[in-house]
Amino acid sequence: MADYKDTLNLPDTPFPMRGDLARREPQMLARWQEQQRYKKIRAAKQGKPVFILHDGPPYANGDIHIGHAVNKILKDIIIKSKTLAGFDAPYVPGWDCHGLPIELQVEKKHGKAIPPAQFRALCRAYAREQIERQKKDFIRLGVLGEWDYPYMTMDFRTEADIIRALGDIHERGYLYQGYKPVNWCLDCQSALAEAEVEYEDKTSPAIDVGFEVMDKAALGKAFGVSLPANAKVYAVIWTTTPWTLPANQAVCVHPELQYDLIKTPKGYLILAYDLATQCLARYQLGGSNDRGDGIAATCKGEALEGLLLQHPFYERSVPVICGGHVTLEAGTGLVHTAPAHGLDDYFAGQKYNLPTDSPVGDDGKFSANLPLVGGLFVWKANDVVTGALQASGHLLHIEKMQHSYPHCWRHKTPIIFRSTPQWFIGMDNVASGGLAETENLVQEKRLHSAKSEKRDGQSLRDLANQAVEQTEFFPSWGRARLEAMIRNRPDWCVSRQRSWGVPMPFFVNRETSQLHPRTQELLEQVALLVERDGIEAWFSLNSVDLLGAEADQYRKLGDTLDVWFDSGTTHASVLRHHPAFRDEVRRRLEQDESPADLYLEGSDQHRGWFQSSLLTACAINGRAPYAALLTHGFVVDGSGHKMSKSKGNVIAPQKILDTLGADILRLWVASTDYSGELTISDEILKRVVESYRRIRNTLRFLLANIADFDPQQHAMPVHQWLEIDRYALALTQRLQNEVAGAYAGYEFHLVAQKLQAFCSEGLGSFYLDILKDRLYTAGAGSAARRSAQNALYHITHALARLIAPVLSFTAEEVWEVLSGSNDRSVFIDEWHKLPDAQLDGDAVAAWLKIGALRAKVNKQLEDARGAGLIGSALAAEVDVYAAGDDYRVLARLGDDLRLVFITSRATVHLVATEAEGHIDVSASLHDKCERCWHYRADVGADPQHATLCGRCVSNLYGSGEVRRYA
RNA sequence: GGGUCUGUAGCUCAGCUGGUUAGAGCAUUGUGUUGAUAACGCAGGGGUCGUUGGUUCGAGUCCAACCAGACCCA
Repeated sequence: MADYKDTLNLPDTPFPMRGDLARREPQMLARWQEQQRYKKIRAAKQGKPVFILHDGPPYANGDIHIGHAVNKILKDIIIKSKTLAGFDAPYVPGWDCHGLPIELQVEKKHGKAIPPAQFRALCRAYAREQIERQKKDFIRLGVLGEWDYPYMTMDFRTEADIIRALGDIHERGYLYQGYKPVNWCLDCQSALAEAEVEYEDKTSPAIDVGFEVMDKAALGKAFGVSLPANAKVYAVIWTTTPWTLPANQAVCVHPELQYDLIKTPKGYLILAYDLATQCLARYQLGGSNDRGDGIAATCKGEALEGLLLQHPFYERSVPVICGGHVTLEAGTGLVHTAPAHGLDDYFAGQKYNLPTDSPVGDDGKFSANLPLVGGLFVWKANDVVTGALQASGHLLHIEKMQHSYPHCWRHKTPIIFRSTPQWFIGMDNVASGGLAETENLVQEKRLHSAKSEKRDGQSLRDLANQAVEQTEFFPSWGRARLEAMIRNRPDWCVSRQRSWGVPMPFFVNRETSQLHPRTQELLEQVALLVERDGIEAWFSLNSVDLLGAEADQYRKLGDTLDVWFDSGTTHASVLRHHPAFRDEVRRRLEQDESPADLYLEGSDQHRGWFQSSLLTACAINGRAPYAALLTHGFVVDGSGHKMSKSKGNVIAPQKILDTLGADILRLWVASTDYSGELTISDEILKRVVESYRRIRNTLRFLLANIADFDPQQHAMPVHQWLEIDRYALALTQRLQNEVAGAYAGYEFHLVAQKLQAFCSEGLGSFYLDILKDRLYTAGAGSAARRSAQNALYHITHALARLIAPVLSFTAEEVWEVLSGSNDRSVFIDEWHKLPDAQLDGDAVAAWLKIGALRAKVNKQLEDARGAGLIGSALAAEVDVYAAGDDYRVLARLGDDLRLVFITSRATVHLVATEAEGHIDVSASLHDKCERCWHYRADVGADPQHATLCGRCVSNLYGSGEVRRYA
């Protein structure tokens, strides 16, 4: 028995069936790093068209989670597919290094009483540590890139360039100083970040205050009534912060809500329709808002806009304004608006040009010259204000109220909202070179629309809108989202009062609050220092060194930049200077092209990095920093819910890497449609593993059957191949076109799907299944077998590259076997150049039809098997009765037909009509050839080989069988 | 509450501009093979296309509302 088995050409390969990825991938990585593969790939791609994917820097804090993994893997797939498509696609990973979260970590570790310079040094060291941890995991994902020379926003060079970017934006007139309310701790005497605020219960006086309407004619018009000339009318507000009333600048109503004008013993009151009843009850007044009695009239909020009211204790009038933030949850439906003391109020105030400066100083005391409350501490002012209101009859009600109120996390004391001087990048107006009076600039910049020669006086918002228009979006709805956000966003507050950040190295005149006239020049001097010594150079700088005798007249600004400014300007600080990009980027900028081809981040970055990058690039270059934007969704669990520690549904990438391997994680990323949420669960991963096995085993089978194939010796011109081999080649060409196209369109889930389907349908269940007989039983060096190997060789080469961007480890493993060496990466090459299959459309159609008829035959074979007639298909003989095309297509194959059906005999019979078509299956009555297992009449015909069929005898001892089609 | 999205078999995805019995892979069931063997082949079962209305001769495909979920705001 064994005699003849040894005469078969059975598959043979060192490529193992099981990947054992978790264990072997790290070894492969180590070798690749040793071999400096990234460098070699760069060298090989020199001179190819450049594709720049600019990495959005993750924040250097905490270990990577599954979202990081998705992001980096998607980027890597793009870099690699572009590389294989013939681009020079460098990848320089980056990190965002400054900012509050790192400060908090360092404080937690080292305490709070650390001198600033030392504190910054600790922050720098901490960031460095975090980067190393994250980098290790990123590399483990199989991400190919410049890991030895990444960018960090805390690189001295980058810090300097961030300052230069600020200078550019200032020079072009987009930067201005204004006021904005921030969380202010009276004990710290400093601003607090959102993360430093905690909410506790606090008891406050809740008061209802009437603002007297000044213009009764206008009021009458709004409500459509006429009132007695001596009538007193009050717009009633409710507040729990009486001390903010000195800063009151308006009363805000909701434009869509209904407001009633109600006659009461205390005069007419304006109250929201829905709240009037409970308000009147609270004031113990007889009026009612039931239709009838006290109601004088009713109107929509928008009708009241612009109505002037008398401030309850100052000699000034304040307008009624409209705002969407007004709710009916509590109060009167009319909201006391102090732009200096609330964010809603501030934005509303911006819309109506209301003053935003705060009457409250750093120490929590009112300015000394302010009437009524001058010099008072804010909490003290509550009593004074309510007392005055009581006395003048404006107070309708007062009670104690317990509510949730922000507190300082350090002092556990209540904080206040207080406007402070801050720096902004203006969205709507172009100022005149940053030298304007800072105090009144908010107002002024609205009056004077200074021209910037290059931009034709367009606002940053206009420029951003145009830039969005010119940007390509994947998926397309990203455009609508970004547009909506740019339309609605307020000016960008870029200043922070923190330690660990890039400084805003400005000198402000102590008298005039203006910037130094030589600001640009000074900025460059500072940048040079920072380039040498890092941001510490500014903080430790003595003003005299730069300003000389003038130093006394100027205040050295201690503010730092919002970290979003750091990352938002990397198109300038990194792309223009990193050696991997700078030549190409400078060329592009000269030709007014975007420096980067693509930015790719999660959908939250429409508000974050996509926008900060867009705004700074528009301010500096007048155009978007990217030609295209790609967005991916967030990772959620199997039931579509977000992951959280408390829910216990978090899946850590590290765990997947350590158990299943990076290629599994990568395949999961690729096979999920990232335009929505990406779902992950144990079941999903299990399915991915199955899918991986299919692809891996197909490759293994391919490799195993071309182990003895040497293209140098055995290559045949395509026209000499059997037709089915050419058909397989044509299928492969089609697959490659589709898959390469899917990569180019960033549709990786289609890549995964098509590869999988190709391995299963095209190859596994058809071509390879049919091929086995020929590969195994034909003469090792016969034309029939070599024809098949020619096809398999090209299929393997094509497939290895097509999977490589996703299954990078597996592809390189295939590559090793294929090339017989382990020092050349698959990414040195490009998509495989397949020879022309030289098949006309008719032949392809014929093979499709053959496939369909084969399915029908299989069905009959299965029935026969079920009936116990046969076991193996080779035990069967088939008679196909077919008409027309079906007949022609099958008859053409001649005796090769049985090899396509994998039966021992297959005969076609012509019938007149399709209706007569049928398939008969019968068990073969012949003996089984010991070698090829076909049941043939000529088994034993050669007495010397009594157990062999004629075909095997010929293949072993004669001239070999002849095949034409399969 | 607002903006931008998503919802097709157990899982991952196809389904172009609305038009015959909604497809694929994996899983599952049965089965063959033991010369891809912790693999491979063959056949089968499985879907009220989130829900409810509407437009249309006809809707998974268009419109509206609702439900569930995601991101960003408030």
